[in-house]
Amino acid sequence: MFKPLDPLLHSQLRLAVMSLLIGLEEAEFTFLREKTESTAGNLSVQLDKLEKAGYISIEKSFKGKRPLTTCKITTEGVKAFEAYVENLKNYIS
Amino acid sequence: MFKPLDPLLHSQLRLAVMSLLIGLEEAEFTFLREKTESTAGNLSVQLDKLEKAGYISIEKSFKGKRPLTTCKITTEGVKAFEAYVENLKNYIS
DNA sequence: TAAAATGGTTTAAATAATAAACCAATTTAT
DNA sequence: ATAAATTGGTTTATTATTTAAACCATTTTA
Repeated sequence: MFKPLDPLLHSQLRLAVMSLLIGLEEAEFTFLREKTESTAGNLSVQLDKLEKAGYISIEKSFKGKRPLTTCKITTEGVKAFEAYVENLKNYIS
Repeated sequence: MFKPLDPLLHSQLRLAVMSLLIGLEEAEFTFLREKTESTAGNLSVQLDKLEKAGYISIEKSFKGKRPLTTCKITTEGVKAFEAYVENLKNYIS
């Protein structure tokens, strides 16, 4: 009935990030910060966790002279997100 | 877009409890523990939080000679749960 | 060239979740 | 009758998470 909810996804900010990435397939750090209305510090930490879990990949480069952090969801991330949503439905319906 | 998720409900165990109570309107401690597969300690703590938030009411009595803790969802709890679910949908759809 | 802004990361403090220990009473077994 | 186990919980303590605050390097603006 109540299957455990992946704790990596059961976090407001990480879930919002995954939700954005699943639609976009690629997004910049600043875009994610604006859309999620999070602080940079918090976002940085949560992106790290998602990357370490293999749910997203992070690429660092430069946009002009400025550092640029780009995030993509992985296939593993998509799977995890979908499984999370399926599980969650049992809690809210 | 991503409205904040009520932190009191964005917790696996508390959400499971609310999910059960919204259907049943009344449930015993032991029933909740079995259905949620939680430990008594964890459940006790989380029920306290829900009660303090005004989302459930807790009544202590006796069933025969044994202590009996009965939980009910409040109208405030129903509202909060429904609002939480509406918000959550923006994250998972 | 000093001040402010950009694009972040790291560290540290506050909060939350979980498990472990405990308690009082009751039931079961000896 | 009494010891051991079970029931129905609560309290306390450990661990993990979240969040904010401080920081860093560079770049742009005044």
